[in-house]
Amino acid sequence: MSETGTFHACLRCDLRKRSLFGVLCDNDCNRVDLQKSSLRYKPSEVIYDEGSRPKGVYCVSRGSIKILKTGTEGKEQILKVAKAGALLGYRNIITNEQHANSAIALEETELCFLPRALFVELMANNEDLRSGLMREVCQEYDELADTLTDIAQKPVRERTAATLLMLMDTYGLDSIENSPLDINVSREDMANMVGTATETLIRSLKELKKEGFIETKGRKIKVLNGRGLLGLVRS
Amino acid sequence: MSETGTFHACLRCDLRKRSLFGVLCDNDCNRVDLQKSSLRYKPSEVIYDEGSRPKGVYCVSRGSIKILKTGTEGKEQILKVAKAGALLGYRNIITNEQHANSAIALEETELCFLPRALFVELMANNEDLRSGLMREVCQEYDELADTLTDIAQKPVRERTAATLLMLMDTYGLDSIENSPLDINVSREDMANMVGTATETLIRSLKELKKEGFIETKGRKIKVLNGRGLLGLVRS
DNA sequence: AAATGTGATCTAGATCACATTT
DNA sequence: AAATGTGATCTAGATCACATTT
Repeated sequence: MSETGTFHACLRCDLRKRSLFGVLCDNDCNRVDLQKSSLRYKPSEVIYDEGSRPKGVYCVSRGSIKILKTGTEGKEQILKVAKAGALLGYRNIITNEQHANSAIALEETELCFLPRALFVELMANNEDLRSGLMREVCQEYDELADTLTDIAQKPVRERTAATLLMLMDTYGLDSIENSPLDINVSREDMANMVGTATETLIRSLKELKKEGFIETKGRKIKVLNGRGLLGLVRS
Repeated sequence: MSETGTFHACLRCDLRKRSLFGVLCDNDCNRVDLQKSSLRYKPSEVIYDEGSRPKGVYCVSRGSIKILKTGTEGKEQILKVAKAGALLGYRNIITNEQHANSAIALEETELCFLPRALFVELMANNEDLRSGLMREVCQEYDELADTLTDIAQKPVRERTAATLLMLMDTYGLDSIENSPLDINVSREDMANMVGTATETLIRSLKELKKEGFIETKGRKIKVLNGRGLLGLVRS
């Protein structure tokens, strides 16, 4: 992890409007600018670790991050993938507990770090921020409940299809048809998203490839028939 | 579902202090008393249904309720069991969506129903209520993430042990040692908590019984060695 | 009659041991 | 050297078909 050299003012951040910090007023933004640091992480660098005390919140400006729990024998269970615009690490500031999960960069990632005290102060003074966070956590709860039900009940093949669609969305591959050749996540990470063994994930991808839903070039995956994958997920 | 005959004033409800509504002032309580209805549900009666529009919130005063999603081919995935003191059904009022899960009584259950508009008004006027709810949702998110990781990674035997401990806690069977003969949930419901087939759950219980962790009498289960079960869960 | 339980059988997915590719 | 991929084998748990209990 290192400081990014350049300074990006909150007020001129075009991601802000699409994030939970969209509600900050000019004055709030200035306060954030004074206290934040802009950090850069390399792939697989740890942003925060399960069990540690939350030091602040992280506002993602570029890249992608896996949010995960470490389960049996160190196997990761990836709960979600955060991308630009996401706010991370605030949940256990609110519960006043240690981090219940870890955040690790999937690719080169930049984010702004806000110290805990500043975040607490912003929350205290901004009802819009509080209600935005509230809505966000509620939505994330429902998403997690969906994932849990899928893992408990759906076969690997369908969960693999769902994960591919999630990744397409995360990496912004335009429409559901005809995405560029760009899903570039390790097979192990993908297996930990699906909740299966790496070998099983690889076989599942091979099957989807044989059936023409996807194409692979090395580790890169191109989705050829997103609508078809969606059909598998819905079944 | 039927009205309970008797009227219980919020101010005199001794559960209130231990619930999210503990923060309501006398005036709030009076407003609630004017608009709430006290309802009684029989076992397996539906309190609200996945996909329906939230009509209000439910404050549980007696009994227990399963919160579940209906997955593949109608198989239930039980996300949690709510007991007296719990507040249900508010999450999708906040997200302004349809209910993302269903609530079904596990036994004879009583609760107070507050219409949506009243709940929204209480939230709007009471910062303590808002922050209590916020903390609650954050905690529930973390609990669900734990459950998800267990389902993805732990064998049925360990998840069965975890479910038994959860049920002991829910049904208030004093300490971890020597609980009375009182876990009385259908094998099917228990299987849907563990996330397995009913036959598999039954075999799993049989094994735990053979090993002396539990004792059964008909469908009732008595935990003989809670500490031992905890050991299984931790492994 | 519905829930619980059992036995027999099947299979999806895990695991292990390597080969191949990046 | 680490990630990807493959083949062989194993096994936990699902499924099916009933018997037994409440």
